[in-house]
Amino acid sequence: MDTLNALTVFREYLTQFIVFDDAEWAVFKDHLGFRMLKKKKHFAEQGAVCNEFGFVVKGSVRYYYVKDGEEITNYFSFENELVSSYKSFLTRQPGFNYIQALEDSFLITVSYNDLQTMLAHPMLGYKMERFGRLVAEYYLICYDDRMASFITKTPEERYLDLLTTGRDILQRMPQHYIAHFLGITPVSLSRIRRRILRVAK
Amino acid sequence: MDTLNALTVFREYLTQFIVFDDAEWAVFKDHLGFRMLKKKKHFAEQGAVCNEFGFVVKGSVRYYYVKDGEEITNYFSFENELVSSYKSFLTRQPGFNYIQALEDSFLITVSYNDLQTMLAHPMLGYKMERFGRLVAEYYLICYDDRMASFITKTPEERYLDLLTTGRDILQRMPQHYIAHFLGITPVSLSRIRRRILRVAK
DNA sequence: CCAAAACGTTAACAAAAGATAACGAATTGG
DNA sequence: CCAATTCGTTATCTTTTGTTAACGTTTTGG
Repeated sequence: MDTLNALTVFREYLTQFIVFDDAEWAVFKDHLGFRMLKKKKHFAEQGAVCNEFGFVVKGSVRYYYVKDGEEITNYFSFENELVSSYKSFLTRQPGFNYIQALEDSFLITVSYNDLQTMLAHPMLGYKMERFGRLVAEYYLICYDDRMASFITKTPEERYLDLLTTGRDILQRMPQHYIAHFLGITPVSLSRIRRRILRVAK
Repeated sequence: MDTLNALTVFREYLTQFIVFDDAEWAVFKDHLGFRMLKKKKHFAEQGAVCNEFGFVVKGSVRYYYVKDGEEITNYFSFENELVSSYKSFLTRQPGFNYIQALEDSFLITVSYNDLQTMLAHPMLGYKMERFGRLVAEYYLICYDDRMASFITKTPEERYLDLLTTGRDILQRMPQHYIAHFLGITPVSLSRIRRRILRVAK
């Protein structure tokens, strides 16, 4: 996909938060970057400050921590979703997690500095603040739902939920990543799948 | 505490996000409400749209779900913290959780309508958008940390973390609420505490 | 002040999950 | 294309957690 199409897709995505008129878009557009991310390459790394947020035009990424030398995947982003090590990006402190492309991916990026410039821009400032608020609120709600599922549901229930709402994750992610995403080990997920199959028959 | 003092405390709290000059504050102030919440009374209820967010001047609240007839506490707010059923407040849809005062509490409140009025206010709009963004970002980071602890840590590790960072929760909340907050049952937390005591000796 | 309810601990047992290892199947990366 | 790695499942064993119930203590609310 060429950058022109990518921009069109991104602008369309943004309308759920904010609608830029052509003059505003012209300015906004100039602050965007494009980034090809080869499979297994990192968008963010532990110990480094994350200087960009991205929009996934094509491909997918996983977020993971390393604990006791082991990788623990805790999230994914696919096409038409944003991606960033949010805490690091927002606080300007080194992040704790990695973000890695799982396929050759293409992203539109906004650097922290460009974002600040736009937030302070006479023409764009108000809308950018609003955009930032609405995006943050959107993700706040996502986190809220996910926390609720950890507090009120068993791993098996979370997996059953995923069966109805997580098509992308189920179809495009290996099972051991999904296991950690659900808060359990791959072996345990394998057993849960068998339990469910037995009941289903 | 009288409302005048409460306003001073709230204004001071807000400075971590936004600083209002006196003219702005005069307008902002007019959109605030005050609410005494007797112990065990609810600030938000399952099935009802949450029409306000609050600032806890005095007291404390717990957030809980009801699952299979059982109450599952998943969060707390204390003095100098905000409180709301955020998803319901932001989406205008009925909420899934209850918020209940655990002591006689005093809150400053902002209704959804007043917030919208201020967001559209010529003088206040920009700062209010910014305020909203920064608050949402702040809570996003809180959720991010909490999710990470559920994905990467055991219940025992989460309890040990709480021992160093959760003074208010440990000292002011009954143990069975804390257990659910950690994602386990009260019986299990009791065992974890015993394990830790045995090791400590 | 007192009866009722709520709370924290412990025990006993069942269920689930973690750790480790083994195995074939699938994927991968030259 | 093939050797090496990764992946998903299964088995075994251990640890942890859930469930239920009992108990004494504390708190609560008339």
